[in-house]
Amino acid sequence: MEKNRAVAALAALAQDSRLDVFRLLVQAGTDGLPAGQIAERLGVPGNTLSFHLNQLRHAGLVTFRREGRSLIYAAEYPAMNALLAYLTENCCQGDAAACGVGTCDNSSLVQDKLNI
Amino acid sequence: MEKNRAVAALAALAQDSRLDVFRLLVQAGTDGLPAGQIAERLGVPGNTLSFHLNQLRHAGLVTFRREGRSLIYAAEYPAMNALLAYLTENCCQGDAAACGVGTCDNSSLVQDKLNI
DNA sequence: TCCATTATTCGAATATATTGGAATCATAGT
DNA sequence: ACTATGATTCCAATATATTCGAATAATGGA
Repeated sequence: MEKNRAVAALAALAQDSRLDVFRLLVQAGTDGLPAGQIAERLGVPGNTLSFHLNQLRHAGLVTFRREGRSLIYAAEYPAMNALLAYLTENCCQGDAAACGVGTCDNSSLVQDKLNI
Repeated sequence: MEKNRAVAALAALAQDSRLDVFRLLVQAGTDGLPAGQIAERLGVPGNTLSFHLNQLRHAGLVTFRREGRSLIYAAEYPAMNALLAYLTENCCQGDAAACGVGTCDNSSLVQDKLNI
C-alpha cells in the first residue's frame, strides 16, 4: 500500500460520523446497507451522509451498488486489511512480540493473501 | 478503547509528516529518537515537527523523556495495538476469515493481553 | 407522463488544521 | 553569570474540512 492511500484511508476514518458509518458497514457484512438506512440509524442528515460516504468511497474503504432506487453501500474489506497491514508493517524490526502485536504477523499474512 | 480516542489516533496518523514520524518511531523501537534527529531525517522544520509531535502525543501514540538537552520520543505500542484492535473489532460478525483479517483474532488477542 | 421516493450535488457559512518566523524555555558547559 | 544547543510556544497567514438548505438526478409505479 502506498503512503498516500494510507493517509487518505486514515483521514477518512478520522471523523466521528465516518468512523460510525464504516463500523456499521463492517458489521453489516458484504450485503451492505442502503444510504437511507445508514442515515436513519446514525441520525445524520441525508446530504451530510452523502458527503461522508463519498469521502469513504474516494479513500477506497467502501463501495456501492444500485438496487432499484436504493444505493447499497458496503465495506471494502481488502482496503481495511491493507491499511492494517500498512500500520503494522516494519513494527519492532520484525520482532512483533516485542511490541505486543500478537502471535501472527498480520501484515505479511494479509499481503500474501490479497497481493497488495 | 473509546471512540473518541480512536478518532484522535486516526486523525493524528492521517497526515503525511505525522505518519512518517510515527513509522520512524515504530521502527526505532522503544529506545526512540531525539526530536532533532527526527526533524533532520524527515526534513521538517523544528517548530513544525514540534507541533506534529504534540499532536501524536495528545493522541497517545508517542511519549517522550528528557535526556540532557534532548527530548527523546518513542512510539507507544499499546496505543497502536489498541487502535488496530478497535478497527478490527466486530469485523464480519466474528467470522474473521470471511473478510480476510487473518487466522488469528487480533482484536481479542490484544485486548486480552493489554487489558484495554 | 406525472408523482413519490431515494439519493446526490452545489454553494456558501463556519470551523478546524497546518505552516513557519520570531520569541521563549531548559539544560550543559565554561 | 554567560553562551551555545536542543526544543517548544506564540501568532498570524493560509489552506482544508464540515455542515446544511436548496436544487438536481435517477428510479419505479399509477
